[in-house]
Amino acid sequence: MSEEAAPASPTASPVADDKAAAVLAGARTVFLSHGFSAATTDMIQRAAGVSKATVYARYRTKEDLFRAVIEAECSRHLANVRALETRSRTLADVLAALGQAYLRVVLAPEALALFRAVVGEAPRFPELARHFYQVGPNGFQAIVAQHLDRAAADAQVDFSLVGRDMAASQFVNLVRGEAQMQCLTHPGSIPSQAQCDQWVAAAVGTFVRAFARGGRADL
Amino acid sequence: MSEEAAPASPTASPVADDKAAAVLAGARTVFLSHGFSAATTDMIQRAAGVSKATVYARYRTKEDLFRAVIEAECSRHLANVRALETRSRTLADVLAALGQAYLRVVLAPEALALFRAVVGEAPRFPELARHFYQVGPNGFQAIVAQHLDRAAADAQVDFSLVGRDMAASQFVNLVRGEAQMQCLTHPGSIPSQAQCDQWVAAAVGTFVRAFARGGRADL
DNA sequence: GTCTATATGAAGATAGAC
DNA sequence: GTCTATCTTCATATAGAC
Repeated sequence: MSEEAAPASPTASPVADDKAAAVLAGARTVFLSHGFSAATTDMIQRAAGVSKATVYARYRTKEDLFRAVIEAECSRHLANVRALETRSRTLADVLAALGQAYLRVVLAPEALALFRAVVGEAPRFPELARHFYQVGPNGFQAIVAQHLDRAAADAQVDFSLVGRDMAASQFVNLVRGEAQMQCLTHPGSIPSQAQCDQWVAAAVGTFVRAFARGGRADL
Repeated sequence: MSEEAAPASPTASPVADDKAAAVLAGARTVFLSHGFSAATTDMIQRAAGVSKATVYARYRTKEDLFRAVIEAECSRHLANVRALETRSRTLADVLAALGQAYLRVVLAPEALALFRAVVGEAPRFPELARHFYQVGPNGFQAIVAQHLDRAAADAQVDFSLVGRDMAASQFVNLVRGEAQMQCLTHPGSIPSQAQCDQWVAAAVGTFVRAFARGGRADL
């Protein structure tokens, strides 16, 4: 009876799960390449290597499929953001390491494609856009805020002027701002590593100089 | 012969120009509301109050019409950015005035819609995206840079650490970053004036503290 | 130049065999 | 559950009268 040990779930079968994964993978490719409206179910069907009926057996509409893809991508994105860690000791080194890692995540082609799809379709899928904000920009800001707390506890810096959260937000935007804007408006051309290093170093320098306690700029 | 003074242009007639303007206005409304792919020529035709043939008499394809709309919107946007001026004397006051005005421009519903359309369709219309970058983010950065030059000449501030252009870019992103990201991911909800004031004040404070010469933070 | 009517193709979604 | 074949709707673009 070894072959009888099927899962209890009504829709679960080995082949069905494979097909479902193929559909999601194909839809991911197509939606991230073309956005929602320009993507067609024909393209998805072909990319997934299944028939159109199989797509509609799993997802009632194209909208549902788009939601599933974007939610999955947000989860991946969140995992990437959460994985950002550092063992550096000084605040400047911590921020530099976080900034470098964050730029790698944000400037990755799939992340830029996700941003395009989410922001471009935000009026039609507002809940997806809000979710993206939480796991992406706001998620990174929360990580930065934790590190700022530690540094403030050590009296290295003082955020009382604007508040810890505003300070964290400012660092995030110093790091991401120009880099992301250039990538979004210059599709295909990716910034060099040296360019990224320069953005991060400048962001860390400006941030630390602005908040260093007693004028010390070398934290 | 007063009625004979028609322009030499082969397509120019009063009624034709009116129709052309109506087409462009209708296309503007539709494209900014729905983006390129989700917009239909039927919607444009209805919004313009003309027939479909009139649309195609003026613009060969839907792509051409989209390009015309986005180019026109970029011109409006550039005019709005160029109109940003201030007579304030201290650098902090200048930056605060510029920042406030820039946020008003950038967070306007039409500007957000333009951003969505341009960035969402950037892979298909890369030249429009690059043009937008020039007139929008980069245009404002150039204005900021001019004011930074004056302040540096007065020895109020010192940008030698990162360079004037990088400093200007940092200010732009301190002002715009969080505000624009929130608006893009939370369609419909507009930040309060108090919220905008807080963003700008924090940006100016952080920027000036980072670059003030000799620790003076009250420029 | 502009309109009404339409050609032509492709989109999203389903029916029925296996 | 999956596929082939198809239905229906709607898209872009054009033809021909005025």
